[in-house]
Amino acid sequence: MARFFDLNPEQQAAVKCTEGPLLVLAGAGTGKTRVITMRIAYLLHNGAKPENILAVTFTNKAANEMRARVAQLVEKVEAKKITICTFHALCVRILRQDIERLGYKSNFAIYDEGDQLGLIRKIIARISAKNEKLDPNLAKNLISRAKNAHWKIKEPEGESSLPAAVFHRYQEELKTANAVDFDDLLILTVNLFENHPDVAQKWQTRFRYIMVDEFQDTNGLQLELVRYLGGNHHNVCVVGDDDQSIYGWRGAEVANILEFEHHFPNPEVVKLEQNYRSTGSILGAANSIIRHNPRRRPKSLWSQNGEGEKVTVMEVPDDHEEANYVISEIQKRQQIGGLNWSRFAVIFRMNAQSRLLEENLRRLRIPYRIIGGRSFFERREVKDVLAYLSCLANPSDDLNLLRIINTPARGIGSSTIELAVAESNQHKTSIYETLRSPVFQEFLSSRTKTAVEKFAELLDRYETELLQPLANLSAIVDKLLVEIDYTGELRKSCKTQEEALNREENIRELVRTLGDFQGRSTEGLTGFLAEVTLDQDREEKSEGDHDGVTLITFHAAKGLEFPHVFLVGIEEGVLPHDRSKVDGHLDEERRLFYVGITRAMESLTITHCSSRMKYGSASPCHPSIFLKDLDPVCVEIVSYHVIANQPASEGTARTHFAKMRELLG
DNA sequence: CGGTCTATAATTTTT
DNA sequence: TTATAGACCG
Repeated sequence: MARFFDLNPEQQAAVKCTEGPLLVLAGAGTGKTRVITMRIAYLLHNGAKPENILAVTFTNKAANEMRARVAQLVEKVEAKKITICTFHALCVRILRQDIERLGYKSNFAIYDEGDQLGLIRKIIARISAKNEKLDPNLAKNLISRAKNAHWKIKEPEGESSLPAAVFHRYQEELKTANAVDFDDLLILTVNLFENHPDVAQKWQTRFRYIMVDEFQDTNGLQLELVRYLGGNHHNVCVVGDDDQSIYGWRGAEVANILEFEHHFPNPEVVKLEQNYRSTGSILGAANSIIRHNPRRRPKSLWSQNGEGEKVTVMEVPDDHEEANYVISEIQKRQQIGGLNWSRFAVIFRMNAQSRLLEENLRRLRIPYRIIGGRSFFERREVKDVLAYLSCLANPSDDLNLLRIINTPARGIGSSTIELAVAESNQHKTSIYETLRSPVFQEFLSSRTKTAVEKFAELLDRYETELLQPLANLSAIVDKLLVEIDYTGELRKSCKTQEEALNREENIRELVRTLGDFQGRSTEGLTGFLAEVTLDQDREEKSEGDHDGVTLITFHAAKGLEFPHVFLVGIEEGVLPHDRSKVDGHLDEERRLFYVGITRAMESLTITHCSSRMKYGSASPCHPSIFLKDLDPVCVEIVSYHVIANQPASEGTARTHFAKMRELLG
């Protein structure tokens, strides 16, 4: 345990507290992950069995990182037996074992938000009257909110309103498709524990020691889950920072961390306030902002890193000038310091703000990477192939079956499909079963009948093949794609050959991923599909490791750090965003600002515009009200005109040339 | 059915 | 400004 003594006293206290509830309030950059991983090592050192340890995170990225760091601290064999995963992955594991008690089959499919939306759209189209309109996205949010508010899965009150009817129907169709959505994973697990105490007990005994990361982001159901899992032994350690709760709009309850004592009485409470990331000026600025929030656990970050340079705040004329200034400032600093581009990040409230920044970066040929954006798994061809796989893994999956039933075209037209849908609704059977039923086939012309039979036979044949114990999944999928001539379909549907080749490559990539999966897991096709929907942003690993300036939203920046950070567009209407004020969610916007500030290690520059292009026309902007709260001691307000009209100062130029010489010689 | 046109709206997005 | 959904027409 050599490294235990590298921890500061508070961190040590958190690590050593292994029995009973423990709340670790870990401010930004205070070594949170270090404490969790060290605590796991400490538990093992003190005789805990690795299989009894559970660490839950929110993202796969966090889980992977934690796994890697634990692996450095403990024996490999032991590390493998520790459960480190996301809430959702944990629920999948639990449900695969016992979901049959709730009337689902264990090969259930998981619908991501795209699938969800598709299903909702389908339902709205079918059941709404002509004069009724319902935005599918709105319906999706309503459904999610309803589920999280513990409506549970039962008849909603009255069928009169359209949203209620859609909700009801949605849940019904999910169940016949043997599918669950992200919310269901949590709800069903809680239901399972509630109604089947033996199952609850099995897992309570299994996980003697529980750790939850980013606890401020848990929602009601996740708390409920933790309460069940820790219900007997109360060895529950939660780590988080209420000041960094920025996902309230997605259902996260800050109250969970603010009222932790309420759920797990008499916890040990440890505050981590020593920051190892930022300079004093940056922390001073951060403290002065967050202090103004009501309803929080008071904390004050400090560090031994010295004051450092002051935080720069600058007003710029407009968003064009802002982007231009920020990017040239980055270029200047990069040259002077001979730094990697990856040491710089520009953080903004809305993705739309990245455009001007990108333009400037491209103009100056500076490499950059944007975090976020279209996922690999949202591309049409990838979804098509995944739809085939979903149908083979779970033939009741109507939504995915409809996606591929005539892709590529095989003579099953819309009237036939409509008939099949109506028929399956009437008999409450899946479309797959309907297609195979002789009664249904009697309705069809002989030509269509042949097409339907052939399609059903295709699915049957590949399903059987994939179920063989030693089946080589990726080889079989390759064979299937050749048989249906999906490549031919791509060539036909793409405008340019380049696009077709690109899409073909995407499919090869997907099949490769499947092969990789089979190489390291025994969970087969169902497991692969679950992993793919629960971990959608893997592509970054392949492309995203080059040096470049990071462009990122405040939300996505949580948990990251950069030596030099620029916060842009810190104006009323942007941060805080206009849409957040009406709801009275100002606190969360302030936390967002706080999160942005605390990403910076060495330097922080904040800009706001006097005018900004909004929806095509220039509109005047006022500095964010948050800027008033910045402690003047930490801040230097810089005039844009002085900077913009000033040629490089002699001092700067000299350093510059010195650096150049150094680089050359 | 698919392509083009027009009206409308406009955060953030861990799984 | 720009993206997207629905309408509309060949």
